[in-house]
Amino acid sequence: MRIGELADHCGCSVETLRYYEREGLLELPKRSAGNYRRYADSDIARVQFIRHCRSLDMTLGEIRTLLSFRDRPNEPCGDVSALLDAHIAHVAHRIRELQALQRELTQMRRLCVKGEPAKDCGILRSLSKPTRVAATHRSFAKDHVRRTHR
Amino acid sequence: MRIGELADHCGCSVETLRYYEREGLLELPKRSAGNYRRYADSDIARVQFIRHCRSLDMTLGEIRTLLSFRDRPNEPCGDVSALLDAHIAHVAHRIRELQALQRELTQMRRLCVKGEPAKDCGILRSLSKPTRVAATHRSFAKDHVRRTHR
DNA sequence: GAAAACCCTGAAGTTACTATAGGGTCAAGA
DNA sequence: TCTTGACCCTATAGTAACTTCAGGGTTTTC
Repeated sequence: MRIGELADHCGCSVETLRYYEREGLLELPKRSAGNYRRYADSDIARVQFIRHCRSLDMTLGEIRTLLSFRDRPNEPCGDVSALLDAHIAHVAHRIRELQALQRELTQMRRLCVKGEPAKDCGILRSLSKPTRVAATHRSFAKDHVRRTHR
Repeated sequence: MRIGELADHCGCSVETLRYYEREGLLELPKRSAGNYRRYADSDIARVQFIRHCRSLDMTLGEIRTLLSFRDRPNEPCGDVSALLDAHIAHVAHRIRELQALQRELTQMRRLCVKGEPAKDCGILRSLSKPTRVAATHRSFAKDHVRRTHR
């Protein structure tokens, strides 16, 4: 199988697969005479594993850990469930943060009647106040769970 | 005021302030004899405005727009509320996504009794299945709202 | 007078890709 | 046989919003 076919099977791009290879999530594949990557069927399962984890918002670091368990099927799965617990906690934390955000944004939205002079716009005024929860971003940065924007 | 004091007032780092300057969110400040940046009290309010917006997960692009309204207090505030509406929609969308994630993760968590051989671990098995919702990440990328991890 | 605390610039690192430039390979059709 | 098109290759840079680092200079305090 060539890389484009693998990409099609796994719902990701060719560039993403080459990226995973560079990151060590996929082993260096065999090459054809013309230097094309050649994949086996088992590579589909591996990439799907990775993509499934990514769809659950795990980092490549977490996925690397999970793959290492997957690669040693006879050893105990050890901290797989602990990793998942931590990940669930991250997601729950992020949901709570976003809900707080939503409340604040919705309140703020009520403050402006479109077309006022900017100095009277309740939204801009409200945004001029110092942040209520100051440490928010600091904790995100260390804490990992993706932002509202990309 | 020097940059460290400004940073303290605003709950952000000195590097962040220099970054905002490079990005054009803050004007080039006056310099002291020794080439230190010198800030006025009004700069505190401007940075707090930016940080407040950031704590609401707005992008620097959105903040740039809001600052341009703030900088022209006598002109109509125009699409400030539309910008906020769009932002609220992003946040709501992201919350729904994360809640779906949480359900799937929690279900998956039940599948493993710690210490099994990895090949019998229900979590790893479950992760080997192809993704249910395949397009998730593609849409995030275009859609802006931060991820679970950083 | 010197150490500590602060400031400066410029460049690189972070995450998980995506995009771009500038090529080579391969199968099919004219 | 030649060429067109679809596919592949590597290497590099760009994304967002910072953080970190290297290698300095300045100001304050003991």
